Amino acid sequence: MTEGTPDRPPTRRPGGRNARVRARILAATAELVARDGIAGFRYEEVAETAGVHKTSVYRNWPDREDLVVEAMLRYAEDLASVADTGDIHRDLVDFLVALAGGLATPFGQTLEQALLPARQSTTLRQALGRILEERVAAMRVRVDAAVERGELPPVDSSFLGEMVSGPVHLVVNRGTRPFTRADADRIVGVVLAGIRATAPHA
Amino acid sequence: MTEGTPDRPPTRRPGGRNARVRARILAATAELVARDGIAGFRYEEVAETAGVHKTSVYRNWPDREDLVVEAMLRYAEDLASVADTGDIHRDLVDFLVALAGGLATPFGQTLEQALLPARQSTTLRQALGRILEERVAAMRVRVDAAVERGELPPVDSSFLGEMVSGPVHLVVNRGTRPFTRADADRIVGVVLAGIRATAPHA
DNA sequence: TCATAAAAGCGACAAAAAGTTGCTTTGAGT
DNA sequence: ACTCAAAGCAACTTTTTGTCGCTTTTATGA
Repeated sequence: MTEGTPDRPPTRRPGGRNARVRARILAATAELVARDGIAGFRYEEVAETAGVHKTSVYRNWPDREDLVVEAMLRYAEDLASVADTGDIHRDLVDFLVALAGGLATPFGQTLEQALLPARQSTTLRQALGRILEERVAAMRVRVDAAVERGELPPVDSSFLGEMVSGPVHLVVNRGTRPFTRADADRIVGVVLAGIRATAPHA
Repeated sequence: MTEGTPDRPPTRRPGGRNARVRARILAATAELVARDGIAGFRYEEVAETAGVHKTSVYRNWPDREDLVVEAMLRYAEDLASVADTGDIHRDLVDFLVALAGGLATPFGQTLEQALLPARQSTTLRQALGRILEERVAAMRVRVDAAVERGELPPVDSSFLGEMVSGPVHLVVNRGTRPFTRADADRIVGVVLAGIRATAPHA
């Protein structure tokens, strides 16, 4: 046997066309998962929407979940981060408005579609966890800072996060009425007042 | 033409076997939709789970959505209604605990699975609306009564409902930690305190 | 600029699931 | 006990999924 070929790994080609094709596929995937769900979207329709051949989708992502995960991570970057005004009420309202806006986009809908299936899939769960955590972290910093400067009593910032964003998800997902800045303001007002009122009066 | 046969509609047979078959199919549907979603569950697996032949499913419900809707409505009856203790805090905590429990069942999961698709389907949207409304109505009565007897300031009871149940959905759907009575107590405490604090001080 | 080969396009598949149809069998209601 | 609505059954078509071998394009490195 002529052991001449040292079977080096094929040189990747991440540039140019490949990148273009992959980007188009991921965009199409986000769009279709948003509409039809993880179990519901069809590879062939992804290919058509992306203007790409079916085999290009299958060969890049033989696994359905991997495709969805990568599409989610790709667009997670676009998360609108809100400014730090130094006023926690204002910051939270901005955060909720941005959240509501984000949930309405294909990317946000894809996240929602991934939520329930994540119970059964480790990869989905991890990806989702990473994205949400990142999103929450920025707000956690602001809350802790507000506590630091005495604007709020000591508070579990993840609890506060759940309290304000829970109702947003509910309203947006139900989709029967638009979520306005007034809604956000009312929610934040009640939660902050409630936290101040129930704090241990040192 | 011998117009002898007045083509009367076939006499229905809602009793006995038919009822049994339909019940089994609806139960299997709820179970599988809970796991795999509306787009994901398979007719054949429904049939197997129900111990029934495939055609019995197709002929009873040629339409996928109709099947899901009927399964939802069937089990909506089992909604645990909570007692009226006359103490709004207690009532709300009980409500949230029952809600969290209900969301964990196959029926609750089916509702969640139907939430996003409801955007695109009128039938789903109507069924879902009817079920949720019913659930909220009982609590609305208690809230209004609490306002009436001065336990709470005048408050939009559907807003209050969103405030307390929003976080519950969030925690249960994320599924990373169990939802306890302590969680419910904390949520209701903050929301009620916040509402009292932000009320127009007459 | 040119040669190489990675990766896309293409069409033809096989396999699985979805959905349909005609007939036979069962059993609820009269 | 008879009847016929509805379930069981099997064979079928259609649609969707996923794979394969080959040709064409084109990014990359010499």
